[in-house]
Amino acid sequence: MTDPALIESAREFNRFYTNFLGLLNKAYLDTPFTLTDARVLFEIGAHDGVNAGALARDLQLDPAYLSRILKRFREEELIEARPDPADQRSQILTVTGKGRSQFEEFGHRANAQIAARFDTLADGEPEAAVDAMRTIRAILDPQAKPAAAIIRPHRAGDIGWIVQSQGRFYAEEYGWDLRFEGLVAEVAGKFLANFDPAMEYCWIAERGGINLGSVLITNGGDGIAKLRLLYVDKAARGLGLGKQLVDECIAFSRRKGYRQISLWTNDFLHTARAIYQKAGFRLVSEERHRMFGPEANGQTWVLDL
Amino acid sequence: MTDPALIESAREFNRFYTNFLGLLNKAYLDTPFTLTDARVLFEIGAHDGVNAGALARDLQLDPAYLSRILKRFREEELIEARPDPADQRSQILTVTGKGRSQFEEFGHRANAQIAARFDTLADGEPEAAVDAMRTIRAILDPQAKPAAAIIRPHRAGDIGWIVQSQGRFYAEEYGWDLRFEGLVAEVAGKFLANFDPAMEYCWIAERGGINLGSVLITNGGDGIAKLRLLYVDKAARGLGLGKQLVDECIAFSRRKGYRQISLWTNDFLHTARAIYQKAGFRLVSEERHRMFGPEANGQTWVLDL
DNA sequence: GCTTTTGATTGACTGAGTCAACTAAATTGA
DNA sequence: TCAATTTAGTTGACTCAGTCAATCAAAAGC
Repeated sequence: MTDPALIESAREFNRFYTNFLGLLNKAYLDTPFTLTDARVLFEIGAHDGVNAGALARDLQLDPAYLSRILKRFREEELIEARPDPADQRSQILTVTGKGRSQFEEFGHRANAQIAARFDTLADGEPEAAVDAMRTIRAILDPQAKPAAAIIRPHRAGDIGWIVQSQGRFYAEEYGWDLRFEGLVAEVAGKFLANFDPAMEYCWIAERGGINLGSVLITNGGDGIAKLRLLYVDKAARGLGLGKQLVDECIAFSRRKGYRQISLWTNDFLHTARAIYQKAGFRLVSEERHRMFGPEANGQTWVLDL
Repeated sequence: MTDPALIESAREFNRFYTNFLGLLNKAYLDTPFTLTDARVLFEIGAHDGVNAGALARDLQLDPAYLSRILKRFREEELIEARPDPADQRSQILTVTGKGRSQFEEFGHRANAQIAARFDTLADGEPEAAVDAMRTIRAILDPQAKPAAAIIRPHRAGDIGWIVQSQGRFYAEEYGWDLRFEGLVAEVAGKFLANFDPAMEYCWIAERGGINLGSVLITNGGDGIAKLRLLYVDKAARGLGLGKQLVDECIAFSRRKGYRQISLWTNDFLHTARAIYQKAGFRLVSEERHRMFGPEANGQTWVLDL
């Protein structure tokens, strides 16, 4: 559950931006086009060759309504439609020369409007605002998100992120108390304080600058590698990141000459358990505990390398 | 003249957010209210006692249209209108009990919608998005006033946040290596693991769900309170949060009967040093160290209570 | 080959939003 | 001071943006 204060802020912003966009969009009033018209023409101009279905989906428009708009645009010779050879029902929409100049006219108007607004701002403010806009879009627009997550070694702040995300996750999902976050912090802190790059490692899964997951291998002595703090953020579940992280651990441990990997987990973490099992780990012991409040089944798994 | 690339980005964002808001606002479809209705009711609910003119101006609505909406609301007994004694033409609008519960219903819906969207995001993304929203609003909305910062006890995730933000800050600003983050994690982890609510405390400065600063008091034994991990985020410097946090520590330590507060810091942290000095701390020892890479001057300060 | 699904269109409607004219109170100014 | 002007809000008359259901035709599924 997200912090209510965050949600309230988001709503405030939405109210503000609804007004703000309404103000901007008033500008279409002195053209024979509605905002919707402009959006449609813009979309066709920007993605030459779209079909009506995609347009309706992207702009959240009623197909019937869109159909009428397109018909009018065809009559006014702003666009041309030819049937898609691959699908005779569908049609490929392109702007005509006249349509393109109208499209560009919209562009100029919109540019001028924003430029006028930006010109009233202080030095650096436009840059800061646009930067923030890009941030929001990268987060909220699923299409703007770079598809690929990468796995990289840890750097400054990552260990803190691990503590924070695990602390939150176990508290929210399983009601574990703050002692758990404390344990994670201690484990992670010791890892950093005594970090031995020859035998230890931390992997962070990241997408577009946002951390999504983590795991670390610490030296348990006696040829045993300890796999710890495996975590995949809820936003990135199902992408196979957990498996990738565990695979990295196994490969690393083999390479470094460990003879066994050992890990401790809890039985309610089904996804994690499935990953361990599939990777060849076997359950060696199990004990009930109440270390962090609610009762849970702690499990130790090992993999012989 | 503003950079065209900035303007293009702003336009992209506006297009995206037009869609996004359109999507959110579809939700009003299964109520007998339109988006405009909801905005009007919201505005009256939020600013009890507005008059129609102000409403029309704020929401950019046609007075005629607004008049009809208000008439309907009066008929449905969602609002009440009584003439302004200072100006008999104007009328003061207030929500009735029924109106208020409808207003709250809108609030719940909007909250739930945003919460649902945020729940699909990665860890930290909602905070980042809201932070960016606030940035935009602060820049574009002349009448936006930043929410007040509050100071509260820690909860799940906060300790991780402390580790992360300090780890990042010292690495970026002073080139300290990861051993420092490790130390912070250990200190913070021990604090949680052995937390003694009677004699220890953690304060988090927060503004609208975003953490801005922290400090903690741990029991050093022998009647000495240890002030640790004082931090104020870049975005919140100059608001006096550092002083507030330290004041909390002093008041708490006095209340709990400590006879002295002791803290360790580094000489290059001028702002922090000024706060300690002003609060009455005195420098008792100083030593050169290279605990975290670059050479630095560690200092111990104490305050007798 | 039959049924179902999908892309697009048309008919029929409605109600959100607009524009102009109007009333009544407040303000202005010679 | 009182006629002229401005301001706050209302009403009449209208329109056109947007919706919903039905339909057609091509494609896909079984």
